[in-house]
Formats: sequence, C-alpha cells, structure tokens
Amino acid sequence: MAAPLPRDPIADAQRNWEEHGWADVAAPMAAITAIMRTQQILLARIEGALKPFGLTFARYELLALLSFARSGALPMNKASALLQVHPTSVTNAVDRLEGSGLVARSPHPTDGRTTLIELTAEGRTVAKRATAVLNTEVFGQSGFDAADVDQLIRILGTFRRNAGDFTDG
Amino acid sequence: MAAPLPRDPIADAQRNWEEHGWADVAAPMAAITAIMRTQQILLARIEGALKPFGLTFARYELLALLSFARSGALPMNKASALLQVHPTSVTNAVDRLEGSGLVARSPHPTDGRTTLIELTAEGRTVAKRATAVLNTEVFGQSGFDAADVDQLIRILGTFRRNAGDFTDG
DNA sequence: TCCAAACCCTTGGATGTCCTAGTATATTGC
DNA sequence: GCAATATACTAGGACATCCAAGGGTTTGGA
Repeated sequence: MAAPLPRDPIADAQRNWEEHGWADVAAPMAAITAIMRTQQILLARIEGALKPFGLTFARYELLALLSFARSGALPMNKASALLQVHPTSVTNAVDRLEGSGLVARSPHPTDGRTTLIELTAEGRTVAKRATAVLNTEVFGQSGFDAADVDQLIRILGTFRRNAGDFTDG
Repeated sequence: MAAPLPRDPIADAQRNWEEHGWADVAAPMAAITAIMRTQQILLARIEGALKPFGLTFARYELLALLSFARSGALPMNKASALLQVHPTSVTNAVDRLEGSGLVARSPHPTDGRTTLIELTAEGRTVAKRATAVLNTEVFGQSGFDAADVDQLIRILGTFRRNAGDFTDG
C-alpha cells in the first residue's frame, strides 16, 4: 500500500472547486469523487480475498448469483440483467469460469437463442468457500459502522432507483 | 439504458445473505455492493459527458489536476500519488493526452529520473470546457440531496482515512 | 570513491468494461 | 406462410487498471 498522503486530495479538490467559482457543485463533486475512490479501495480488498480461489469479483458475482438461483441455472441474458453489466461481460466471465470448470453452458430447452449457465459441483463448492472468506475478510471488516451502513444503503438505494436500476420500493 | 428491474437486486442479495446465516454481514455486503454499482452508474454519466471532448474520466482527472497545479506542471510520480492510481495508469493517460496535444512531457531540471507533465494551451482550454460540462451535467444533477452529499463526504472520508489514503483531519 | 539499494518511468501481459457488428433463432404482422 | 422486426449470444476493438520486470538515474554507506 502506498504511503498515506499528508492531505486528503478530495478535500483539496473540493476547495479548488470553491475557489474557482463552482461552490454550488463542489460538494457533489467531492461526494462523487469519494465514491469512485472508495470503490477502488473496496475492489482491491475483494480481489485480494478472492485471489486464492482464482476468482475475480466479476466471476465471483456470477457464481454467487447462480448459487442463489432456485433451479441452479440462469440464462445469460438474465444474469446480465441482474448483475447489471453488459452481455459481453457475462460472455467473458462465463468463458473463463467454464475454462476453470466452475460453470457449464447448456442450450435452453425451448429457446434456441438462449444459453443457460449452470454451476458445476466444484463451482458450488468454490462459491461457498469464497463467500465465507469474503464475509470474514471484507464484509465483516468493512470499516463502516452500523449506522453508516444504513445510511449508505438508504442513500445509494434511492440513487439507484432514480437512476433507473429498479422500480420497487 | 436497460429497462428497470422489478426488484432491487442488491436488496435481494441482502435477503439471501440473511437467509443463509450470514445476517451479521448482510448489511455491509449490501452497502459495499451498492457502492460498486453506484460507481458504475456515475462513471457512465461522466464518460458520457466527456465523450464530446475525446476525454475519458482518467484523462480528465489528470487534466484537472494539472490545471490546479501552481507551476502548471507535475512530476508523473506526484500525479500518480495524488490521483491514487498505479504509475502505469498515469503513463497510459499521458501517452494518450500527449497524442491529443493536451499535455507535454518535459525532463525534470535536476532529477534525471523524473518526467514532468505540463498542460498545453489547448489542454488548459479543454480542461476548462470539460469541467464546465461536468459541473452542469453531472455534479449539478447528481440526484443526491444536500444532506446526503454531506453524509457521503463524511462517511467515505472516514473510510478513506482509515484505509490509509491520507492522514490529516 | 564506488557499488548496492532506492527511485522513476516504461513495456508487456492479464482482466474487466463497454460499444459495434454479425450470426442465429423467435416473434409479429400482413 | 413468409418477410420484417426483435432478441440472444459472440467476436473484435478501444480503454482502463494492476502486476511484474527492465533500464536509467540518484543516493548513501563502506
């Protein structure tokens, strides 16, 4: 990890914005920049925890999603929608997970356009173990206190709904 | 933009966590996942706003940083530290910005190892215009209300300090 | 003085994301 | 029933990020 900076670069940016006459958007700019940086830190922690399993976060998310699917299998387009990533990203992840023997593709029984992804036995095992490690090493030590976690869930939930991610309440 | 989902996939994941005996980390998991998704949404907005300038967010951040530098120039390692990205990412961004004529490399006057990056006149102009558009189209319409912006700045600021990003108060 | 250790930047490789375009299969409408 | 439209997945390309490794420059201790 790089040595800590003597000053918060985002707070500095916010000051710069204020001094240049953009005080009205300085705070949202700082909040958004902080989200970008926080995501970077969290992603690094997650990838570090998953590395022993030969998984990346993108692949883990797909494994986890499949492990919760009732039937144990999902069409690729459904996975793309639920993970909210581009279909080509799912193709990429499935290619690699299939290469590792953690998932398998199979044709949809009635729709010739659709491909189903299914966990293999090994994939299910790896998903379980990786989840346990993530829970212990990352989610269990997030550094956010309980009240802040609630705030984040509320604030970002509202944001995501307004951004068109979902419609329920 | 894809059609909204009928249900919040992150809230569903949180429920799944709770039902599988991981209730103690379900909320932080949801908060962290929400941060990842929010970053994705914001990044897409930012890149959309910057596209007319031929800029990406990474390149814009470097331009903005240089535009606030007193001397108008920064060593690459300093830019890497302030932007908190890997040195190779800065090399990559500088290569492209230099190719577009927005920045120029120059040797450090006293340290032969160091390369200075400097805004060109055009770079300074583009930085100004891009900032104006970002302020209007993204930061000015973030969708976060003022109180939530303050909460985000506080919560994520604490997190980043604890993560070792910086040391000041 | 001089060589080893530290530091700076770049190159090359692995991954992930998105976009555009192309192929194959379904569905719709006339 | 058949053509036009829509949907599903994949291939190729552009970018960004990180890591590992290499070459040049400085610094510092013997």
